[in-house]
Amino acid sequence: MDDHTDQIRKPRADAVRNRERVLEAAKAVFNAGGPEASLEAVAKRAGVGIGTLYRHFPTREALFEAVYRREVEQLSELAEQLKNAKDPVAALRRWLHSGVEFVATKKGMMAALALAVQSGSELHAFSFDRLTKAIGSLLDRAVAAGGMRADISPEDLLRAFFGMCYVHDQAGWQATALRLLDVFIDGLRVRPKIKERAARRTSPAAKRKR
Amino acid sequence: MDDHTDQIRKPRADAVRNRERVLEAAKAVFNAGGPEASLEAVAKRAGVGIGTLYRHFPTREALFEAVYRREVEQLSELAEQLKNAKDPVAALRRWLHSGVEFVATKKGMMAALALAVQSGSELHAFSFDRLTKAIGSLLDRAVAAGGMRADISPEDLLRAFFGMCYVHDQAGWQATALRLLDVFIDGLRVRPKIKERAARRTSPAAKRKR
DNA sequence: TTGTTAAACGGAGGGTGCCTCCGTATCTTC
DNA sequence: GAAGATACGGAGGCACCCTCCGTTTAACAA
Repeated sequence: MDDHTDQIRKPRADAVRNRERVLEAAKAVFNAGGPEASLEAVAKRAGVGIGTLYRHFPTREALFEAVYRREVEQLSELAEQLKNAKDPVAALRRWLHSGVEFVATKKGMMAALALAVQSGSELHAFSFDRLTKAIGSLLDRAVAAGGMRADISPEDLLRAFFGMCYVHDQAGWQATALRLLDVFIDGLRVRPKIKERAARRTSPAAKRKR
Repeated sequence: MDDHTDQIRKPRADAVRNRERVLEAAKAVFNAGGPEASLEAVAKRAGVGIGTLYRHFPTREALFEAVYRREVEQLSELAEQLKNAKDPVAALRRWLHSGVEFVATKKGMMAALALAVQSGSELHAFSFDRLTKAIGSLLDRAVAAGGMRADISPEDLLRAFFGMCYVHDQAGWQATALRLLDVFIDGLRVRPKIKERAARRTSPAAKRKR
């Protein structure tokens, strides 16, 4: 039981191709039909057997993660950029708002985030780590700058964000989500100087209906 | 096509009995196994055929509403009582905290609330109206007392509440939810006097882990 | 009581989706 | 080209959803 250098074979061409096809199909199907969409539909669309799909992505979650990995990364990179903004609280706000944008665009995104948020069990999804770190960095800066209370964890904030977006398929939910997030951020703020606050007031805020 | 006084027959005894049984069984099953639990399991537990279950509750949602109606009413009544509290902001906070309690106790409650929150389509569930009104009354008083900004609707708040409870099956979620709700309420407050705020600081707040 | 009839029962059955398993096909390597 | 590893695909078993309709049963009248 030695000798044969464990050289790895080149991965099979068809396998690579099929994986890609499935991913493509899944993206299309999820973005359109929501997260309930059947995996068999995905397989059919990809032109592969259901068995192949399951071999590449053993669970629905795995497929979700793969499909929305790029999006999560984008969101994460955005946080990276915003880290250099001069007003860290505003940066956090902008990041959250972008998150809403993402959810609005990608119909299956919420399901993907749900995984991250629940972070059920051991696997501790890629998305969870990534997003937690992203938020954490923004949060830390805001706290360090003295603009924000320190007793909320990135995980908490992620959950809150997710929660506010929950109703992502109701008409007008975006405005609601943005408003709720703004309120939340206000709650996070260490009491600001009056002027500063008044200034900020002018921009966001949506007019209330009733 | 006249004459026969449309006297209504007394409802059949077995129908009444079965309805009750199903409700009972559903309560048990949902509270234990969560909202995913199969309706067939409910039927079996109730000792009735699946057809009977469907006749009484044509949709899963209908059954949910029926099962959690009492809970929603309790929550709603609590709001009624709290209306007389002297500090309306604190009253709102207490109500929300009670909500968390409810969710913690009843395993299917979140699913029931989900219905209310989504309020998908026309039916505009009983729960939605009831909870919206409950929150509305508390909110209005707080706003009227000058303690709270006026641009958040009861619906919004309900959604936010729901969102904060979303992770209701993770260890320690309750503490998180309470903390998040507190932050949110802080965000809702019209900027308070300093003393007041400092005083409140002492009680709630959970220590942050990291 | 007994008969009539509307109301309710129950579960078979058709549909869909999940996931596994394994005989077959295809690719890589020598 | 042959061998062996790897991947394919879809049949099949399972669970659940929901509908439909022949059978049963309770309410009412005679």
